[in-house]
Amino acid sequence: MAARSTGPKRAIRARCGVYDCSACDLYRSGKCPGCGSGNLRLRRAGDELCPIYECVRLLGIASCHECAKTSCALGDRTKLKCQLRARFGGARPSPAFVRRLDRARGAASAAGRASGGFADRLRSYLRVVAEYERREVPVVSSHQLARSIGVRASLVRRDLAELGGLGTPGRGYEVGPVAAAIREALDLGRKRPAIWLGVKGAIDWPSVVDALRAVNCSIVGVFDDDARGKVMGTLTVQPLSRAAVEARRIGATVAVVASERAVRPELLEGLVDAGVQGVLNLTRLRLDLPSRVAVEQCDLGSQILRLVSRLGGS
Amino acid sequence: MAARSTGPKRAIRARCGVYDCSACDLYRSGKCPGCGSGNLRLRRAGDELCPIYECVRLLGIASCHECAKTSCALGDRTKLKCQLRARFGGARPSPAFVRRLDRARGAASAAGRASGGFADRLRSYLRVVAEYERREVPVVSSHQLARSIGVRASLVRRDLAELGGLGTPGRGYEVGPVAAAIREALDLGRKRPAIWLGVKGAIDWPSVVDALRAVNCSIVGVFDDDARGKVMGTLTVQPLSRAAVEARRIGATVAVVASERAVRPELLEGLVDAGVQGVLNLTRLRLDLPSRVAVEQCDLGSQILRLVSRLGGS
DNA sequence: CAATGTGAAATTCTTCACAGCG
DNA sequence: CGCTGTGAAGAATTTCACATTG
Repeated sequence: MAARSTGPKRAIRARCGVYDCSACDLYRSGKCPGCGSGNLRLRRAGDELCPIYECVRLLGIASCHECAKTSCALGDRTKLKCQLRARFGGARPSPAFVRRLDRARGAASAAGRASGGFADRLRSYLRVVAEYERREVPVVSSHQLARSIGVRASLVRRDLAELGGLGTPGRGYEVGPVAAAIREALDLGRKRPAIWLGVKGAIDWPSVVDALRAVNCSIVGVFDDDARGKVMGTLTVQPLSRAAVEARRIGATVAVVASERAVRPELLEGLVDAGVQGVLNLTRLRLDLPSRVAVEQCDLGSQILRLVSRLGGS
Repeated sequence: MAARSTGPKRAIRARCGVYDCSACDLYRSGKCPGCGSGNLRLRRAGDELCPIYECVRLLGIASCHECAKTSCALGDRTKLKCQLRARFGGARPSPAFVRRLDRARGAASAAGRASGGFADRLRSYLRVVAEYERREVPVVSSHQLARSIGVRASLVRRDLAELGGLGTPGRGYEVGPVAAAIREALDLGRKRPAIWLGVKGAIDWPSVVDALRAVNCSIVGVFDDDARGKVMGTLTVQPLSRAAVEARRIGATVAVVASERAVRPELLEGLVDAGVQGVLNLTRLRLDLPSRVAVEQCDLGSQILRLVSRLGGS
């Protein structure tokens, strides 16, 4: 449990109570910033540093494993409470951040729109940061992010600062923690049972399931009157009339409307009553739902309109 | 050529130089507000009224057709220049409006986002107004619009006022002209040749063509290496390598990327060089294009992310 | 009475500029 | 030297309130 620096380019790996970061759920989830920058932040905040971190720094070694002493003055290190765990385990986004996100969400839910630029930017940041994560780049600067998504660096800093100080001056933002923080802010960790309404001609079902799983949506029911009994993956198609009942039973919060046959006012109303909070509408029909329900209209016509309305001049 | 009121509920029908509104392109395009409200606006602006309108109002008749006189003091009415035509034939959106829209567009193009709420609202207004148009409701109030899309009425008024005074106090907004004005502001009237890249398994080609046509996009080329020679509607699938050349030749400004096979950096770059300004990306792959090109990402994964990130709490 | 359109205020968002850290 | 975080300024957007109109 100490910082180990394995080269100038590698991120500092933290050991943290559990003796090995790769076994630490906090670190794996990206919430733990690691001993290095983590303790830095603790110090800045006036909090106590991690005694293990102080010790190994003092001894000039990289990790307890390199300590030659036969007994440790710190006692059983597994018993030590990690300040980082204690401090960064919880939620950090500032109240202002939450307000802003809520506002952005509200604005968005208004009209099938996706305004409230802030929420959109968060998704953009996440997209870019996730890419860095995949490539195992440990740190990204506000300028890089800004260039990638086409905004000013100052705006990126403003946005990310509110996530809870995940940046280090002179260095940049830790990729993992930032990704995790945005995911948490958008509540992507929450499991969202989804039901699928309408089985269109040919769907690449596995890729559909994948796409939904990426945001923690698992399809728990497929409904259609015309393809009754058909088997989609592990699920059997059921009649639409059972959709609401099943949605309630399973606690589905998301519905995907994939065919015009499924667009029936009573049916959708029933789903909303059953607890569905968001609907992804793949048909060109307009859904008329209470404004508390988020509807994403994404048929080809709407998309092309969105595109064209951005072209304009010349 | 005069106003004729055929009942309290019907909108005022205008006759305008061409003797019959249904033959007047200005009126059919929705740009002519009609003699009634049109002359009202002329009066307010201190301009001359239409002499024909004044005449029939004076005589208490509804139209020249009802005039008993054998010779008209106004002479050949077809020679009279209609003030409404002169005044409302051109563009009216205020400079402020144009600035705002440009800003919104710029913001949107930044990150595949669709921020700049204003442009989004315009689309929402258009959606609602088009619906009223279809149902032949002549007038809509800011409150109705506001309720439909979930914003304040005052905001609707601010937005629409900049379109050029299409509202009448105590009455509301003329549905046709508002729709036309928004369409013009978004430049939906412009013809946009589009090319289609990648032929996926099963497409309902006619409905695709329809969706694009609704925004004046006509597909002028289909490209794919694996389905070469296949016939889509009136077009024959050509090899992808010809896409850029053809795009330039035909002057395509929009491209739809429908299959991952078509996502090749050189290819897309070539298209941009050839003049493509907007790309609708139906694949899950990220397109890396210069920021002056508008890209709409609309695979299932992105859409579900957009939806889920709007759900959040509870 | 039921609407619009619009100054003016309020609010929110973005940018600038720079202190301070590594 | 490069980069973050943040006051303060600036800009844009939204709301309020009301004069005005039909």
